[in-house]
Amino acid sequence: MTHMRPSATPPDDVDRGIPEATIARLPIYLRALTGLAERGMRTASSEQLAAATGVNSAKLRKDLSYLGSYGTRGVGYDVEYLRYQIAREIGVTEDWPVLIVGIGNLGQALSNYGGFSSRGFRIVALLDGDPARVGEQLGDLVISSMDDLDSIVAREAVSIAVIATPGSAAQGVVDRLVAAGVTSILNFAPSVLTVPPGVDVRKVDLSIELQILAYHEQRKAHGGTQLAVSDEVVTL
Amino acid sequence: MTHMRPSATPPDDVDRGIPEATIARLPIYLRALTGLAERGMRTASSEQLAAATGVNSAKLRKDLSYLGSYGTRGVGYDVEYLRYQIAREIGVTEDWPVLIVGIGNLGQALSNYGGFSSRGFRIVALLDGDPARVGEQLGDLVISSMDDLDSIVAREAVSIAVIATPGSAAQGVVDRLVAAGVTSILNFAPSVLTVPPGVDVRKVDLSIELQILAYHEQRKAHGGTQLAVSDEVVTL
DNA sequence: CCCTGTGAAATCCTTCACAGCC
DNA sequence: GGCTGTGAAGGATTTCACAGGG
Repeated sequence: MTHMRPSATPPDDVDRGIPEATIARLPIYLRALTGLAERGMRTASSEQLAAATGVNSAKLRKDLSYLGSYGTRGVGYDVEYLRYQIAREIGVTEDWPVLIVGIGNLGQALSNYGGFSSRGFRIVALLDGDPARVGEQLGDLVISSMDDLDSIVAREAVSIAVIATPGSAAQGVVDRLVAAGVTSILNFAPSVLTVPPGVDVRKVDLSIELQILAYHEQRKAHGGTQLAVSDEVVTL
Repeated sequence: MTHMRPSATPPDDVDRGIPEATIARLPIYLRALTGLAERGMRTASSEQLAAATGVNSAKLRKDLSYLGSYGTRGVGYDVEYLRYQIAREIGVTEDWPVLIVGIGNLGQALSNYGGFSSRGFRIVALLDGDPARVGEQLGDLVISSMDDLDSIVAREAVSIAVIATPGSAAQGVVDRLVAAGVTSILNFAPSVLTVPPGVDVRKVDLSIELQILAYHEQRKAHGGTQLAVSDEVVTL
């Protein structure tokens, strides 16, 4: 289908190489656009979008330019059109079926969280390793046994799973998920997961986030003290 | 105290300018070292630490080099010593008092999460805007009213707070927290917060993480299809 | 000889600044 | 005249590769 191009090295027509940093911001833009649309705004300039997202406007324009030329010079971006284009780029014009493993405090909170459906996801199953919990009703789902993992993944065509088990169980669960065909994992367990190539893992870790805050907090305090002791060393 | 140095521009003796990317990884190293220490390991090479953290060993060495020369050539790092040095650098040799605002599903899960105390944090109060929840016992804490925010922050010397309210309430809560003297905020609400300079905000957003996974997942699927249609376009 | 610590190269990301279009 | 889209500059981060100490 594709005809030959003179310089052979790079792969493609439109060059679908969107930087990872940009991809991580597309969901933020998507949410802001949804908010603007709800408030009846029809178009928005890069400055307005920047204000709504906390991103600098040049960066925002560059990010959007990777998706194509969806703006109009002198006017800005059509809110609804851009919203759709970003949703399409991310792949959330349809809902993805998601499975949650580990129905403790956190897993339960996640399963109750209402924001999924409006953001491109639908929780289709809750699994827990504790046989005593199996069968328990939670919202409109029932907790399933880990034994049913393969059949659920197959039946619901699940490719994205959330792990909310204790850290000690996480790697075992990942191995079973991967074996069942899951290829994207969001990990809340505080442990490093190893997966075969082709499987993506993202990690959310509360303690890490707090520790990063603590680091800066400590410097703030120190800075104050230092400033009081010597006026030559200034820690901002 | 500090004597003059010839080139005046940069500020300090040891140069306390640790890159942000490095700071974000220190907690990962800290956790890995705690794990290794628990398993009785006394020293660890950068390769071993790299394996335990999922970070490449050159990066790890460079990261550690910003803290000082804590390794021994030909041997590696003393696990316990390095663990302490990192904890000190992060500022978690003592516990930080933390306050949680918004005791819904998520806030409740966070307040029940046991991993805080071992990682440098102690939850000292739970606040909720709903008067009906005030007074409710949760673990060994009782939910307090938002009216008590100032006195709690002052009494417990809180500088770090977690926001787990609905998005619509988040900015209002932030304003009150900042007014009360809180200078670091971990935000779970899906909204962009604006704070005065000197206040740090970090954001944890479930939907964003899932959407980033969805983006890559979509490409995997697409790649498969393209590969089947044309053997010239290869999407890895 | 093994392993750290680190300049230098390579890569990735952000910001600037402005040409070009509406 | 206002605002997008984007080369080019400037920073930040990662990786390489190796000098040098134990």
